[in-house]
Amino acid sequence: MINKNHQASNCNDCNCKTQIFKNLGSTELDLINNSRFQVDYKGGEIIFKQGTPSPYFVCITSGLAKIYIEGYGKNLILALVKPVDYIFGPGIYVDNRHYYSASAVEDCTACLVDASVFKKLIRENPDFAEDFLKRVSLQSIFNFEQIVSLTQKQMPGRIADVIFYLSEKIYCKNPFELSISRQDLADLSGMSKESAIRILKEFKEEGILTVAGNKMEILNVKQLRQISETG
Amino acid sequence: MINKNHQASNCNDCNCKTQIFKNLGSTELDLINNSRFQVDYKGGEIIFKQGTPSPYFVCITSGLAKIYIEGYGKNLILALVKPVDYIFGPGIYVDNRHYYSASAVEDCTACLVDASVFKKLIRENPDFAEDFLKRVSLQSIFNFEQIVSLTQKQMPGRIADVIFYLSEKIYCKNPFELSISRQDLADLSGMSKESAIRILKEFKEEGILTVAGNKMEILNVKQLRQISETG
DNA sequence: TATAATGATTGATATTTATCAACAGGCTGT
DNA sequence: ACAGCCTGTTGATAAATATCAATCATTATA
Repeated sequence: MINKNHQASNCNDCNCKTQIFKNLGSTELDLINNSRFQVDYKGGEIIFKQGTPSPYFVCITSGLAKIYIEGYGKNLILALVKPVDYIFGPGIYVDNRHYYSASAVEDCTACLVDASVFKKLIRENPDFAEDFLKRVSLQSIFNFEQIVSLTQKQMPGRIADVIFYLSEKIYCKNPFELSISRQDLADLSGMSKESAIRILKEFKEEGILTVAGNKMEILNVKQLRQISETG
Repeated sequence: MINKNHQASNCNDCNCKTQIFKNLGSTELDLINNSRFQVDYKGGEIIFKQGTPSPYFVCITSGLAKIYIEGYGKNLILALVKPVDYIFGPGIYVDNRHYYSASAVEDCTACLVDASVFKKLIRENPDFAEDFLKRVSLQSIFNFEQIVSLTQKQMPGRIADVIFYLSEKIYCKNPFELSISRQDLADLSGMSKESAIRILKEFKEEGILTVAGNKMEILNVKQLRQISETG
């Protein structure tokens, strides 16, 4: 099921280099390259499970993954992860456990890199460390926005937020094709699948967007923004 | 209102030194000492407001503060902060803005240290940086637990979580005296003040705890734990 | 092709939670 | 002592949301 291609290509040729590893020199990239291996996941496959040990960090190089907390009967999706970004759980600096699960939404390719190598680079390269801190901070800010959306907005506002997230941050276009299920939509907005579907239907009836299967288009951005803001 | 005592004492004599600054040498502590000033806040006073620039980080040396997001009509308390801990918002590594507000719950003393000094120390001292990353990670894990509690548990489970938080993490004893209001209790558990009061009443009627004004005692820890876990 | 399995949708209903209104008790300042 | 103003408390009601059950659509499988 999982196809491991150890050292299939080189980090120096990878577009990770210019994005998340822009502060690393070629010696440092070699260090990563030598400790990494590449894995392909099919849509739906689990990348790692909450609670398991976490010996490496995961860089998504193609496809789309989700990270989610398995809660009390239902899941909460914390974020979707697309290329080129890495999944670096807080457990690495605490107890080497995963605090959330990750799975492939679309077919995915990931590079797994030994966490100790990553931590070594953080210690030795202040620019890399600072960039990492910035990413962690952005993640944290996103989590704050999410927690406010989920706890203080009603369902229409939450769905509006998720639609903007998908359109602006994940698929990055406006008529876009959903690769996530309705259940995922519900798990992103903290409600039941049925409620999520109903809100979509209302938006459709009010002419705010069109939904046809997995095709979605926002027709009235301004009104959707207003729904997001009034909660 | 705010009483500034610049350089009232020395960082080398402060118990911050052994806790959050344990990895700093005396030269580095001097650096912090020289850029810091101490402020006293009365209960209820605002330490900083969400959205304002954030030129320093705040170390709470006495009293109790809360950090909270001002959302849509109501507040969400992210955490209570007691000595010796620091409030270090994610904005420092992003755009130098505060992403949440902080205010004194009890009378508070805080030391404000220039953020650039902090960032300099992070760059130059890998042990300090790693300890900081560990603290950020723990914070992040706490946020995840909180987001799950708030989005997936019903009111009794959420109140149970808050009571454990207060008893185990903040006041650190079992018959404890609440220094926060019922509204704060509600803002910690993401519900209306009336609902929070009602749940407390139910717990009292079931013999799980006693509440008399601000005195609270957990009588049946096991049952309260169960309520927390079943949601 | 027929058939099962899965995901999406809809309606009816029950549950959870917020809101509104009223009131009590304890402070404050006069 | 009294009025005014908080915070806390309670009850009645309304709104938001989940759950359950049934149906439809689509895809996978024998």
